[in-house]
Amino acid sequence: MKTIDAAPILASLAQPTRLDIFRALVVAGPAGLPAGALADALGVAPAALSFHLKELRFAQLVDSEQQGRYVIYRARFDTMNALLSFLTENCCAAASESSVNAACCPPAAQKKSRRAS
Amino acid sequence: MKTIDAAPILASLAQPTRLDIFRALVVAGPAGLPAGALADALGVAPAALSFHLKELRFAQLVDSEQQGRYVIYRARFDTMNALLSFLTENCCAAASESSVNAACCPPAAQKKSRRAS
DNA sequence: TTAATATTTCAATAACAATTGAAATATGAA
DNA sequence: TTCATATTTCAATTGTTATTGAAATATTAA
Repeated sequence: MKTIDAAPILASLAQPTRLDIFRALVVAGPAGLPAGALADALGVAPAALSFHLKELRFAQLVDSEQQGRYVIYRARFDTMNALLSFLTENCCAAASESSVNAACCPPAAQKKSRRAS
Repeated sequence: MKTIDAAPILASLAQPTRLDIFRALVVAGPAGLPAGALADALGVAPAALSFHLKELRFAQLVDSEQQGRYVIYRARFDTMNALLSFLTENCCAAASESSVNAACCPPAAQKKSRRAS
């Protein structure tokens, strides 16, 4: 992933309602949630919800499937993982230098540090 | 961290120039970089750079220190780590359900999966 | 078919974000 | 002090994003 790909994904998460929507879908897992359930859970007007879901879909953070008269939305873990990888790409080496055992370091790179007390 | 805290941090990363600035500072590590070096490296006009650095500082993703006539900027790993933790909070359980060995899972939760070929 | 529910689209408005060039401020060097 | 370099601020402009209510579309139930 490159900056130019990551920026719109970040932008689509950078809005409180959308971030809540995405997180609710992450918690819902593979089963996903119908649009209406999200609207109820988050107290968002239908038109606004639809607008935000469209943004998230465009960013490939969610996908949707029509099921009867409901539209089921699901979080796209593949996209989120790619984004997280991008964000943590150069983080570990630098964090190590400043003696931070960073959450951004992949497991293999975790320093065998003095245990936190 | 909560949605309302994370959204402005994400917003400040959700702009290609700022994302590049932040990444350059991550790579630079604890030594940081003067504003001018960033301007040169990224080809950004001084006023624009200053605007973006201000946004990043407001989001607590960077801090700055005057050194002679230069202003040195540094990435704030603490903020980035808090953001990454927030983003991965509910990711692992859900990702596991969908048989994704997610980058978003903390080490302890990584599934003992069939090795990738 | 008609009515009810779920979701999306549309148009209008309001708020916000990014870029520009010029001017201001701050520091260090001559 | 005067000049040069580094950075920030300002005002104007432009473009983008979010919210609203109303209307349109799609599916199911009566």
